[in-house]
Amino acid sequence: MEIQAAKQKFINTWGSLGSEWGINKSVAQVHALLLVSTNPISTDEIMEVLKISRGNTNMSLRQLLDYGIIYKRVIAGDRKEYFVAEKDIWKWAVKIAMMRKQKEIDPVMHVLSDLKEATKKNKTEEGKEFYAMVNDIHTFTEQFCSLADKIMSSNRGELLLKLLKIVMK
Amino acid sequence: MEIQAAKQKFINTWGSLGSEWGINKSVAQVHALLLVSTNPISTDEIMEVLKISRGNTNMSLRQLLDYGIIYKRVIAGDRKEYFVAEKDIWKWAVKIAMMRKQKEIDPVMHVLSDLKEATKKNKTEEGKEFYAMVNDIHTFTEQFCSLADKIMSSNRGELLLKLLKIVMK
DNA sequence: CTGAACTTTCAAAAAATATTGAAAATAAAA
DNA sequence: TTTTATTTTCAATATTTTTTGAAAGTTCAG
Repeated sequence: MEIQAAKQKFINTWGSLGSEWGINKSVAQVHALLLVSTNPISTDEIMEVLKISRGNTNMSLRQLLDYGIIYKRVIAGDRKEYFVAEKDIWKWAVKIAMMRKQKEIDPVMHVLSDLKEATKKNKTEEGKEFYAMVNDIHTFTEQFCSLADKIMSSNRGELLLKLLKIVMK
Repeated sequence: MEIQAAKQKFINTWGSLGSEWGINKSVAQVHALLLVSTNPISTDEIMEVLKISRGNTNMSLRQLLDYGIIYKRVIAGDRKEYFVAEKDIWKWAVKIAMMRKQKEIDPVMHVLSDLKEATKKNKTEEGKEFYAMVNDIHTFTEQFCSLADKIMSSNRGELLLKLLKIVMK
């Protein structure tokens, strides 16, 4: 397989995976393209390679910049903006995970807290069951996120491998 | 807040969260409804409460049955089928995670292996960089899934809390 | 068997989401 | 300042995904 074909396959695979996990396909593809690019690339190059419009390219780049997983690069004597991807997978995986937790999980946790609070004093069988169920999800997710937070805020090589050793025993 | 309103809020919240993570809203809502239901419920009841069609209800139930996170219940002397949810969050969270890994992550891992294989011998600068990038994602995901597998195949109370204690130090 | 009760399927319609592209805005050069 | 290059916005359009509902299929009691 040629290197160009390999890159294209990577871009397509990444785009599909993104879609399945609620990440816009263009956003995932632009990210993939920057990951496989050796040099910083411009909006026009992205449009040409991925065959997407200027508007779409611009919005995708902005989202990736917001996530903090790609960077702008200024090239002397050139008015165009160029972009490069954060190549350390640990760094960007953590950023995406934290951002999604904050944006999508945290509000749900807040709702669950509210629902616990609102039904805490309900002493009917139904009320007690509901409280127990919500409490279960809330507590479980809290523990899970707590572990995830610790792992993510640690140094990649250290903690993840340490944990692996522990659970392998 | 009334218990009925609380249940409704839970159903809606669950539906939205599902959408953001690539799980169909109706599927998530049916799951939520079964989670908050004290008794087994029938297709007709689900249609009525969630205001969705018979076809949609049937497909959502089938998907949840496939995931193994809800069960059929036969009620003596009644031809209708009734359904109940697995109420142990640990059990169903693990099932969903494993199923999605298998369906969505594993095929991507396979592609990444192929891409590594296909570019392994490419000694150009570009080839080496691409190989390194793909290898990074592949190795990282492998380690991550390996840890996740171990946690998921363990007893909830034991391992998760044990890990939490370790990382809290 | 026959018919009633119930479930499943799937083509068509609706809804949600993503993408385009041209106009407006901005920034730099002349 | 004016011109030109580049970026940003957003209403309109296209695409994808979800949902509907009626017909076909199944099951089972009589």
